[in-house]
Amino acid sequence: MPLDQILLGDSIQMMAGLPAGSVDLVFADPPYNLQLGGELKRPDESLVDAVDDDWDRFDSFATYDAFTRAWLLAARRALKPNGTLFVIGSYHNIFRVGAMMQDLGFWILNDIVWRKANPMPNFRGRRFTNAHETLIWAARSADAKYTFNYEALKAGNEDVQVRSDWLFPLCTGQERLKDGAGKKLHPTQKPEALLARVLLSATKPGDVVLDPFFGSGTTGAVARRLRRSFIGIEREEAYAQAARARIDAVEPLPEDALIAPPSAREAPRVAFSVLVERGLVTPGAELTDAKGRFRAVVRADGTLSLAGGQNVGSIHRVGALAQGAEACNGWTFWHVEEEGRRHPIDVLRARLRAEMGIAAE
Amino acid sequence: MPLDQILLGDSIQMMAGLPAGSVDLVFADPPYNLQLGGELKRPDESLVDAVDDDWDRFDSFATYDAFTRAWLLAARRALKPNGTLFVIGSYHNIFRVGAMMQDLGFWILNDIVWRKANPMPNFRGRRFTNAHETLIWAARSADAKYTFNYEALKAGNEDVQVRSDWLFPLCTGQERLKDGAGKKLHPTQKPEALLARVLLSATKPGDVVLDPFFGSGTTGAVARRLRRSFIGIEREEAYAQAARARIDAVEPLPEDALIAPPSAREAPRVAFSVLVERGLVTPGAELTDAKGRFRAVVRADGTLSLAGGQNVGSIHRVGALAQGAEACNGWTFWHVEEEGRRHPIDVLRARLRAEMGIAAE
DNA sequence: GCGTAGTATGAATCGGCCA
DNA sequence: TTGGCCGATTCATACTACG
Repeated sequence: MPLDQILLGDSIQMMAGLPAGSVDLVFADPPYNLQLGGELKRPDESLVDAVDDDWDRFDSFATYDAFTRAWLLAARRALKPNGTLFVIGSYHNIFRVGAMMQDLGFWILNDIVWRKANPMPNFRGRRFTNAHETLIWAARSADAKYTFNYEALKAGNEDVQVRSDWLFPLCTGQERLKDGAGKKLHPTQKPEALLARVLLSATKPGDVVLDPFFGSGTTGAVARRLRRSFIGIEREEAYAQAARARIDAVEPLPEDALIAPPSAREAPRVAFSVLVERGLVTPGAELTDAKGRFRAVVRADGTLSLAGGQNVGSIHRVGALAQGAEACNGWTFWHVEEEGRRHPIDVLRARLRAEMGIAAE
Repeated sequence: MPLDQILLGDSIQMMAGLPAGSVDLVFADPPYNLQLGGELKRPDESLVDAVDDDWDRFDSFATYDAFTRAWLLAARRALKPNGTLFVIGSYHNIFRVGAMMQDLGFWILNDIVWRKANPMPNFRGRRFTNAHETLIWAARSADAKYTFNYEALKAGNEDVQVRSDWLFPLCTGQERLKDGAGKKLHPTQKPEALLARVLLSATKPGDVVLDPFFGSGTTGAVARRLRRSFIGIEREEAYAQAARARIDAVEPLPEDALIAPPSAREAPRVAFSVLVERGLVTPGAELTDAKGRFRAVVRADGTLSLAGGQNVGSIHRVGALAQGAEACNGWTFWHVEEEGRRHPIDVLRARLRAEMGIAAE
């Protein structure tokens, strides 16, 4: 595995050389300018002739589709079963890419809109200002258990879920790489903030990120800063050299600035019976719901028995029965009274987890 | 030409019965092919009323593609040479529709994002909130001389060009048609504001607008109000009848009042993570309260980690935890030191808002 | 009539683990 | 592979009920 390296060569060929099922995330910013035939090559590296009649236009789409299919298949092979793929594009190419992804079995999780804070105006006044680009986020298959750092994203967003429309400025100023003459080095350099949002959303520290159209190396620079590994593939040596220098200058963030906060989903399971065993709840104690309308008694084995009936079962089952609901989270439904105030029993579980955490150290 | 009428029947067949080259604009809201799984419940156990109608069920992508190809061809035939087409969809279908449009020779002018002001949340926390839908605007061919009311749109938008991302609320409240039992009549009724923006952008008064998936008749109602003619095609008689009554109740606007209203502006909510992404705060930096008694470290994802513990969360939650309070405004509680002086992080937010300026919408 | 609290709802591809 | 059970999860708006 060529970790933290830039591979010089054709994307499809180089991806074929990687071990199958080895990559956690693919970020792809493929070429999309269908008008410039000279920029577009077939999978076999042959040049597509510039064309202008109907049949040739069809030929152009077909060629682009073949190219898209080939690199998507190679990326799919390189991905771990639970890995995900981001592709960015504009209306010129994104519809073809998205349809091909569906055809190949990728499972779309979101389409995401990068709203440009400072887009280029439409000078001719013949269309709406083209003020966004589209990202497609997809899992390798419909049943994949993909990474999504939901809690961390929400906590960093005023405690509200992050939406599918993201606002970022273009990559300009100091961040924009320049060549020797002071001109922009790469025509489509993406802002680091956009890549940071992508990597923080769908990877963990240490994960491997593959970028088959590496360009000026934004993916690598952000990966290094966020302590992810990267594999970059770039055909043009000038871009690869500039990217290498750029990435080497990046200082990784301190590790403790990156460890994901413990999420409720990943927290170690604590059974209600353990609370009883440890004495945080006494057998025979009475639990109520938040408003005191339903009551249940704690039994020594960690089950509950519903007051006024002979129903016995788990905190969840009995909570559901009490309400006549199909399901219920007993941890938040049932409350215990301490010093005249009602707390959800989840508070007791948190207390026990804290104790256990300290003991484990 | 059946002007200002609702044709009862199949879209493709009825479009075939229209004169070729007779329509100025097609607005199409085809089935999205949602492919929903089982039931989805909100955290409060209430059931989400999903779109599970027969008309949205397709066996396979191939079936959906064949359907899409057929109606697009019929619409293309009905369009005048200089007419344009709007299609609305979600990530489930829009990529297939867009690719097919390109294959059939349509020339895409813009893709447009309808940003929903009040989208339904992602209840399970497994994806980004699906907060937008996509419209594709295309001319019949690349050399068409299409209608685009650039000056009027700009004048109605505080004299700046209208962007490709539009912000509108969902169709709810009084505007939403109800059946006899007070339930929503149609599962996917679109807001009139969205259709008004479409018609004001790409048609002149008196133009003919064809909607082959008429549903509750939003296109017809807005067309009548804006003094455009419409042709609606709808398969279900109940929808057609309700649409007829709805449209008959519309009073056309005075002829001299047909300029687009200015779009509502929204104070941008700036998340703390954006300050980190933009580099106004560095991951690893230390924040304190005003008196320096509590300390916390900034993490790369925009969360804080409280010094002396493993508590991690939003600036607000961690501020509350530090004080043992129930709630806390992190923006005013946490301070950053610059040149020997402490400022609330709200000062940084104000700085960023000033930079972002107009773009936030 | 006004303010507040509570309820309803919107195009949704919305688990994981173990037996 | 399947079934059962644990237990995690929501934002903006509009409307109704009530004092």
